[in-house]
Amino acid sequence: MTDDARVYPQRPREVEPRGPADLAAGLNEAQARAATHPDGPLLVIAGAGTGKTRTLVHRVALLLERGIRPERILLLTFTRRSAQEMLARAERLVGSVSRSVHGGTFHATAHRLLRRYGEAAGLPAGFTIMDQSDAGDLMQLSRAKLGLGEKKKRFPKKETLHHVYSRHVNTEIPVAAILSEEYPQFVEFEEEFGRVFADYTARKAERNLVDYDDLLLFWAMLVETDGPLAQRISGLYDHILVDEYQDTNHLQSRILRGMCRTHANLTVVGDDAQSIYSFRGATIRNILDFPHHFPGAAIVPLEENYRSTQPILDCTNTLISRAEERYTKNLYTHRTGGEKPWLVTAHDEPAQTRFVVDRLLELHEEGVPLREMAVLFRAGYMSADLEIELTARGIPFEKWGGLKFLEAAHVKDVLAFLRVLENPRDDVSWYRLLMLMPGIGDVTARGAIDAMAQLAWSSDAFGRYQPPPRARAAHGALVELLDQLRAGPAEADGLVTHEIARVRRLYDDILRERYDRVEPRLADLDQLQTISGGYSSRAAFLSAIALEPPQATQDLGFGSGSEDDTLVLSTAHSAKGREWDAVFVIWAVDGYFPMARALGDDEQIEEERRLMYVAMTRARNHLFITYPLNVYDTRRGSDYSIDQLSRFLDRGVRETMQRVVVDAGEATPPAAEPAAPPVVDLRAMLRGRFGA
DNA sequence: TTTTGAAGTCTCTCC
DNA sequence: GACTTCAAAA
Repeated sequence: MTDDARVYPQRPREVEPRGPADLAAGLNEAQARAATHPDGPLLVIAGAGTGKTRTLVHRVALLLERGIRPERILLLTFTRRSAQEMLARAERLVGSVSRSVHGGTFHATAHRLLRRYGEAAGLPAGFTIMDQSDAGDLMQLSRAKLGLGEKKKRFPKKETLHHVYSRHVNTEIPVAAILSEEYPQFVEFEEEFGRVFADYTARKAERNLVDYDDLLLFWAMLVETDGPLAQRISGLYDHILVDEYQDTNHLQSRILRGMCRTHANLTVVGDDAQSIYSFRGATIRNILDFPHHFPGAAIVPLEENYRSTQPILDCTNTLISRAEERYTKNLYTHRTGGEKPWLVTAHDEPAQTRFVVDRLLELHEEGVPLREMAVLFRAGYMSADLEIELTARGIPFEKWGGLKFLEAAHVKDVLAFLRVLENPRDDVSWYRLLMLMPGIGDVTARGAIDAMAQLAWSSDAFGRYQPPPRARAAHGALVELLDQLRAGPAEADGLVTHEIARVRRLYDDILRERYDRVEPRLADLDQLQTISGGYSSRAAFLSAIALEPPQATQDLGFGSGSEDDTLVLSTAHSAKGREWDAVFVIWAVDGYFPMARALGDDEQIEEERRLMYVAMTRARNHLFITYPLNVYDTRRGSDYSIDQLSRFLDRGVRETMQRVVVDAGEATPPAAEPAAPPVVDLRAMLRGRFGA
């Protein structure tokens, strides 16, 4: 066994196409049982790092070997990236035939099916997908129209309305129950919620808009009805495989049952200990009830961990043993040796940042590439200080997670131009873009939209609208721009990039006028253009960007494309399914991880614990948990407050770790632990090694 | 009616 | 610290 094989045990020798016997040979007994399982329902309970992906990939490969046609296999994953990765690995096993396997997220697959079959079910072609904030804006229109929220005391805001709506759709929990559970202060508004939702639904239909939840809902409805269309769709696939099953919700479970009406060839893989998406309606009931929904299901647990060293596993096993699990797993490994995870107390945030940077540079010097290291945190903003320091030191990194880019006002502005071209009835986008124009405010914008509605949204409606004198210039410029874009081809190489460039000739000046921090915003628009490069039609671009938002700044062609050795900064959520040689988990502070707002009820705290578990189990050889002892609290005025270590790192967990204090000189010493482990001043050790 | 300035409101995770 | 909402001035 080479060094490489020891460090990267998950990267097996997948090289050339081989026969079925060979395909199973590289797997352990449990993995092979799952991969070679014949037809019928199969539940794989796969603990962290147990070769779940490898098993799925081999199962796909073996199905293909058996002669199942690739386009009759559907592989549902959590991100586009993991679908691509799995199919690429399958290709190394069985060759290019695997390229025809259908793979993607539930939402992307729903989108594909609805574009193809939606019209037959009464969903007009050419619908536009709304993202979360679009849906919120539309909800706001309904709210305003019904005269709610004016004067009435504390009527819920649009985000809350949308959250309740989405939760109801995804979980089928009655609105009243959601309110009393999550928003007891709004229980009295139950009837109003219902009216807003009815209006919201009608608005979507009028405008031919579809939100994320609709994608799933329509898919479920399509396969649950009786009739030839449902038969056709549920007959599209002979085998369906689902990754990360613990993070699917009730609606998705309905979809799967609908898709498996004529067969039960459904393989689901999941780990109840890693369920971290309940805010999206995910429920581990799907895993627990799987044998009930699919009688005769085989259950295969994968318990041998190939990823982490024994000391890391000792730590994470202890952490998760505090949780209630239904499918108990005892993860073990043959990877003995290695150091205990570090628990690092830093004086404050800058000290924490210095520790992370110093230590990762040290590891880098020892030969660990940057791309084999990651820094994980609970929420996107927690890496701000670190990002500044990394930039200052010239260390390349990419940041995963968060949809900030698409949510940025200026990006949404530019997209609004494209969206009204694509869907003239999209009045949310019309309103947004009209409000941008000098001389046009709320009243004028609404007037223009009303006028267009009168003309049934015909393409020349905006040109025929008579603006007030003040708005003449803006109106003229806009008409000219839209006419020009409409006159262009509907499809051409680089079309979208060209259109964005044309929009920017008008928009960039507006941006400069309206926003501060102009330079980075203009850079964002450059990146938007770069992303659009691969699309030859607006419709494809707008759908793709809503369903598969760029995951990292790196995806946007940020920085140098030549840099292939980059550090990863990621939210714990976005790190799911990935692994690195060295992992830093920062801000392990009560109130940050777990987050303060999740402390309300036990279930949320348990989910935070699982999230911490997910973060820590990403590590192969080195794991560092850090927390700053003092935090400068801007809300409370000007005082430092003393942090409490995350409650998940209780005494038993700490016993599996080694404690380290950074900058002890200035710090309040950490809560005295009996038999304190050796204290090391890392800064002293590293001083002068990497510059100040 | 539009624009501008100031107070006020949250703070997350993602398809 | 960033964004929304509200109130007053142009």
